[in-house]
Amino acid sequence: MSINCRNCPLRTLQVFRSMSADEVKFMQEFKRGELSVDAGSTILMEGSNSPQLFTALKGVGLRYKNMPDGQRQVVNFVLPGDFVGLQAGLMGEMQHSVEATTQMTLCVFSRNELWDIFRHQPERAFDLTWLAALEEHFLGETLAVVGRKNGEQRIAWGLLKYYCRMDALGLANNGQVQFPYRQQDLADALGLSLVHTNKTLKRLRERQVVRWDSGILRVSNLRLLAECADVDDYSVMERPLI
Amino acid sequence: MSINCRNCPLRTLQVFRSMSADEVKFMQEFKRGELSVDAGSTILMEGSNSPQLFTALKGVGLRYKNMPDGQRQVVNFVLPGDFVGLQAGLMGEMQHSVEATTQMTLCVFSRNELWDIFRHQPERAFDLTWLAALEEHFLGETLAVVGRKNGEQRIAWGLLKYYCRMDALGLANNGQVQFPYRQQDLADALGLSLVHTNKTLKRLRERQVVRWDSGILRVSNLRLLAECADVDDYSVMERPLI
DNA sequence: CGGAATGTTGAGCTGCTTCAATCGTCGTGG
DNA sequence: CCACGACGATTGAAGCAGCTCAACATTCCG
Repeated sequence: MSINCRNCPLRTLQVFRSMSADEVKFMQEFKRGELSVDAGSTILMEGSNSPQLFTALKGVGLRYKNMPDGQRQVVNFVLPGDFVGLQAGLMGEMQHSVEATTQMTLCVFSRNELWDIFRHQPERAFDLTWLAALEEHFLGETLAVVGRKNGEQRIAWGLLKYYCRMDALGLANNGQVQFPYRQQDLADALGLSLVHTNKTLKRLRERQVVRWDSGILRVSNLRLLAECADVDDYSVMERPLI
Repeated sequence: MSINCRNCPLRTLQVFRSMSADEVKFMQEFKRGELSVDAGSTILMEGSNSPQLFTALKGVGLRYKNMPDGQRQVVNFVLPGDFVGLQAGLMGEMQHSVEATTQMTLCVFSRNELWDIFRHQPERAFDLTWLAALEEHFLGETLAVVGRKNGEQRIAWGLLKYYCRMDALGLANNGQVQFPYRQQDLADALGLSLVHTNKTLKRLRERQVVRWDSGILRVSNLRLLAECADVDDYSVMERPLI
């Protein structure tokens, strides 16, 4: 049974800009259905031209690019509320793949109707652009981190960022969030080798900064983690939900 | 004297999607004027809330972020046809600074009227979103390069990308384009140190892959450069112009 | 002429990589 | 119930790509 947008559990969270009743109604019509996929499934493939766009509702995933030499770059982690497939929707072709790390449920929209949004719902179109700009912002920050920080700072930053996003979604409990990725995924996200990632995690664990095992990330002192990452602002920006 | 959009020299280039007469007319109305700045001027400042948006017409610049520890990450190079200020326009605050490297001329738009685009010109709003998605794509690619490639590949990639973009703008002559940046700028764009950048450039020069001196970048064998960068597709995507 | 900015080069060091081996966990099939 | 293989985490060792430091060259401009 598909959720009605009116009852969408994400909509009412603080991180998401509130929607008018009209907007909710429109989204409901725009929504084609729901997709549920198992852990490990590929949702969108680099180079493909998907007829569908999605908003993640439940579960987490990864966006990544494959390099010509076989390496992989994780572009970011996909969390509930994230919109995926915009590139295919606009430019006709995905520039990265999206894969489910846990079981995921996603809202499905039809690419053909994307255009309707621009014609009939300028507010929603504005929000879509906002999301694209937000993604751009996030990637710019990531680029700066990967380009300019050392291993420990990168890892601290990656975990901090993830924790804060999860927290904003109400998915943090007592300093703990689900973090069901492999060390390889984190390494690929931060431009580090697996071995170095492992050793750096160990050091952070020993210094009681973060603990990450069996899929759980534990942060007792957020400020300390932020210090290790050398960031001063780790607030989560309010944003629209599509 | 300000250029009329109808006579805009960029509009008719292959890289830019052609516009209908109506669109041109609307852009002309949307356009507030032109801004001309000297080399070295800051056009938009990180954290600021600019009332204006711009499209670069002439000259080149840089987008960059400042890090808490004083380092700098160049996010990308700004070339004619690039739209700058979208983040401020949507999210209310720039996440990076934009600075002119040479003298630049920019089309000026008013942020207040951005909303009008969404209401009255859905096609143009669509294009705006497209541009944001394109930027996201580019940053994703950059992230992958900086995160996963070695110094030589990064530099070859950076120069290749720049050359191709300039070429698409009709600004390449016989394998030569203007490249009026400092080595430090390239280093900051690719996450390398100045010294290593310098030495790698020397090696590429000696191997006759690229020559870059006195502000001119010379590429005699594009394929060879692409090989050094380990990329197989270096075509420039057609895109909208705002 | 002097000073600032940029480019060039050498030397030495280290953060990170690669290689390689081991361990624990878990699901599967005999 | 146990053996086996697959996968991920962990650890040690060795090497090097790229960093920092430092000096010097070149160009340009007031």
